[in-house]
Amino acid sequence: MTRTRFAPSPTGYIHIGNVRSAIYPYLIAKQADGQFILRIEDTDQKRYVEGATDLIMETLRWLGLEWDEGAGVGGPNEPYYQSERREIYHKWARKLIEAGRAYADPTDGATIDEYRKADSAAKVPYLYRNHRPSEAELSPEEVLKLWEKGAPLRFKSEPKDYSWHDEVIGDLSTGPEVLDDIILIKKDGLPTYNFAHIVDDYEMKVTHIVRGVEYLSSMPNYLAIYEALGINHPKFVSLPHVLAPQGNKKLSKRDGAKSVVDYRDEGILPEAMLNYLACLGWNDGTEQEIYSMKDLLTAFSIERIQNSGARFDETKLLWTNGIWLRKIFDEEGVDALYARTAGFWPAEASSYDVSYQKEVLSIIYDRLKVLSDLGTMTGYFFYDPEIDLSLLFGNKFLKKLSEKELVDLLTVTIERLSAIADWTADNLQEALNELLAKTGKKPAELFSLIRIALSFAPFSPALNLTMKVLGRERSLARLNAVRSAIVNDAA
RNA sequence: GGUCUCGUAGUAUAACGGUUAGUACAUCGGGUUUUCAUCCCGACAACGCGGGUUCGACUCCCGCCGAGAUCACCA
Repeated sequence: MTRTRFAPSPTGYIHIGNVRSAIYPYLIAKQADGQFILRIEDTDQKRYVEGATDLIMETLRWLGLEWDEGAGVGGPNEPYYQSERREIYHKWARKLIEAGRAYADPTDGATIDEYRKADSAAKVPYLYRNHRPSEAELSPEEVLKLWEKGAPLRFKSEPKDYSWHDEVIGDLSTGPEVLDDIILIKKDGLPTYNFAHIVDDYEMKVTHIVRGVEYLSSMPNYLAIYEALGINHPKFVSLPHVLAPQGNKKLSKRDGAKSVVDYRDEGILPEAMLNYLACLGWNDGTEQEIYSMKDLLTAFSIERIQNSGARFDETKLLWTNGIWLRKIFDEEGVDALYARTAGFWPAEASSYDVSYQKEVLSIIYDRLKVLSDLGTMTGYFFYDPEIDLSLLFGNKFLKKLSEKELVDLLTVTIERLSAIADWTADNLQEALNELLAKTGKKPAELFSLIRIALSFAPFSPALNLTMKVLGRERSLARLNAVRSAIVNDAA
């Protein structure tokens, strides 16, 4: 049975750089019909951020990464918050003490700093093992006693070679110089990540540890602990970093990495986010670019995860989002896309009914890159735009026409459009074609004039559709208003 | 500095000893009766360097260079 986990620290939001370590384990578990677990690693009380866990859960759910066990949903391995699992870690720690592989260390922080400085000055690699205190030789009973007094517990390392396999990076090995006496249980009684995750993954029967490559250098120490505990380790899946757009550093909050939910609030669809992120550093060998969750569940494979870092490219995310926007409209219809648009319309849209909003959406949707574009692109459908003649006169097609010509063009246009009995898109197009023939103007001239007069927006959908949706009364009123404005301007 | 990892166009990637080194985004140009977008067509653009192995290397080996990660009572 395949079991994977996402194990974040509740220190803030999930950003673009680390959400892949939730997506990939989810896919690994689900494509094998296994379980995906959410475990909260809150052993560092200093870094704990109120509300972070809720935000993490909200983000996962938004992306469609539902977990089978864990925080918020419970399960057979409760609790799923490490801060509540203290006794479990202590139980395993005692095993280590009894085996003579852990010792309580009364050395104070200042002394440790001195060791570090001295080694640095002597240009010797710092290893705590080289400064191991005499207490490390105490009997298990005495270690237990000292530990109960409040000293942190350290692993008693043994220098030796390690080699192991990483499902992404391949075969790896290191020499004895990287093993050290790392802290297992802190002075506050809570475990360090280094110890806690090993215990938890074992107890929760996790089969694949999916995490960033930054843990690679700690691997020998983890392997030593697995060995001392006498337990088998899961498979290791190390994910290369997501790099910031600039430079070669990994994407981090410090460099302004945005939260996943920020993108949601800007109008990125979860499908697009999942699609883009899944394909950042992974591909199935085909030339497919668009993957749904369903597609990913069949196409994904650990072996094809890239082993070099991948740069985050917001432009391609936007492109992916545009594809999904159109895909949802084309395949599922306007209702499906409309359901995603709540909160993105201009404020004035609220006084119009849903069917009108859907009409607007139907003619504008293929111009959207993000849903928040609705706010800037659809305003003139909900309120009369401010008449700005400089925009009209300054248009590259209209600037060669005199004001009189513009007025005359608007006059014949209004006349012809007024004569339309049935205000349909087809009849409107027919009228526009006739006007073109009658006035002898180029489409660029006549249509630019009408378009600007109707919208005063930098762009709009096809004219006949725009007028159809705006309706006869408003379309004609706006054309009249602009004609009057030009007449007044000329006077 | 020690240890470890990575290295195909601006970006993401394909190739698993033999191709004019493919695709997508971006950029530039063109087309579809106006704009913007969609759609279509086209262009530009890459194997970090040097040795080997081989009839033949992006692919295998070695060295170098470059980039990154990590050396916490953080995860």
